[in-house]
Amino acid sequence: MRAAEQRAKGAQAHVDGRRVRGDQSRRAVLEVAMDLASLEGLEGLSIGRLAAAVGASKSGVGALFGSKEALQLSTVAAARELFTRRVIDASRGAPRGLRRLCTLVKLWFDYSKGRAFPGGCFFQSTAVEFDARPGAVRDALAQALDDWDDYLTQSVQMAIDSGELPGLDDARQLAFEIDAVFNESNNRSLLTGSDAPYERALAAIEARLAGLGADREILVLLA
Amino acid sequence: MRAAEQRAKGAQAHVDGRRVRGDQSRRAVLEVAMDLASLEGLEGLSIGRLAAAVGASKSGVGALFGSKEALQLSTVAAARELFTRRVIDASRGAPRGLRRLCTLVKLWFDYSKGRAFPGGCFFQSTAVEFDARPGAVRDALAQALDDWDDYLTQSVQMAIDSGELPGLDDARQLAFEIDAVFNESNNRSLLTGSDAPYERALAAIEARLAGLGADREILVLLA
DNA sequence: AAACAAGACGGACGATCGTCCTTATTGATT
DNA sequence: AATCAATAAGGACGATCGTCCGTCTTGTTT
Repeated sequence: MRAAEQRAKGAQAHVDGRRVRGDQSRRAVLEVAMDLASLEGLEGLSIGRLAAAVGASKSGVGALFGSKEALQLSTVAAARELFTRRVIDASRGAPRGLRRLCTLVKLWFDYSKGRAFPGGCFFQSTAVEFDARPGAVRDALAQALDDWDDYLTQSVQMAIDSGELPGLDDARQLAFEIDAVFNESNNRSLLTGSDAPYERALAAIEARLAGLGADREILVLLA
Repeated sequence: MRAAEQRAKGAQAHVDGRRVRGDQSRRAVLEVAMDLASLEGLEGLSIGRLAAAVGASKSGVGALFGSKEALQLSTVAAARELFTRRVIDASRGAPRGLRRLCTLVKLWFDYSKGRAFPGGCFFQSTAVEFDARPGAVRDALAQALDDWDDYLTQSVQMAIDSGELPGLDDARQLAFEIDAVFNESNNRSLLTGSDAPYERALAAIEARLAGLGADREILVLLA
């Protein structure tokens, strides 16, 4: 019993107990921080304006995270959670294989087109910003991108394994190409203010999958 | 004679005459500005550090361009010139059609892999930074991207017109897909520090062109 | 020769940045 | 009940930002 209590409150628990109030504040701040960062970048995100936007004091927000870098890292973690919920978790309802892959593609378009972040895909904006800035933030973003690439590759691989993409043998190659048109459509749409790039990206993926022998009855899940 | 003199010094000439010295200074500053902007963004580019990097005074550099936005616009213009020289002009030596398209692709990879800008493709970095920031800088970047897309589309169209891509009818669609894997390889390479993404992008383009009926003898120009 | 325009600098301005220190309050632990 | 830790705000710090003001120099124009 004593051991169980010890485990239950180890390292995290007693801190979380005290931080219930603070965690709500942090969550509220991070909600705004994600939006601001997608619009102006993680470096352009300033503690002062963030505090003003959330109706708190600058020193209060600063103390909640300790440093700007810690705030940036927390913002990245929060964005990962949102992306995972909206895209990855939401795709788990579909049956494994090509159906789930097509569902994943559609969910990504919904995520980007629906502006889950007002400045477009959070990771596209911030990864490009930090790709030449060594540090913990860059590492966290690179890890997020890597994990996403792995997940996308794995989703393609499951479609291969179930024989639904007979023309394909390199899952990571297709994942690369899908992610490429994802990001291109995201960027072009933001810059031109049009949804047309998304149609181009969808057409590219649809044609590519059809060329690999995918069942056309399943590809309708993309639209 | 008087008329010829008038033409020779109209609007530009008498200014250029006085600005010979200043233009050299501007050119020197812009060379450094392009590099800094590709690394830290056009907004992260500060007049003070730019002046320090070029060995001039802050007020001197500021006066050369008038305002930060004017400096940013000049930097974009300089980057366009460099890109045009290294990629577009350099491809004009190849015969029109598929050969020139393949040469253009190879030159783009050289441009990105060779880090003509230390922070990777200048326009990828800055367009993503400004895609949600209304203003003259965003407009200039959008125009640059648009012009590039038009040129790439036109290059594809010439290959179609000469019957070298019998399987294709929508030139802009292929241009979209090519630019997508361009940017994806640029970003992924910067973030992972590897050249592998460029091989993925090259493989994607090669397979796509081959699938459209392109002559394999010509596709070797890609490598 | 005189007048002028533009480069280049030192210096200062108000604003904003991230950080730190102090203080009061409040919830959790002993 | 008493001690402690964390939230939260106020305020100040040094640094840096973009911009502007004189001032000197220099090359061009009239």
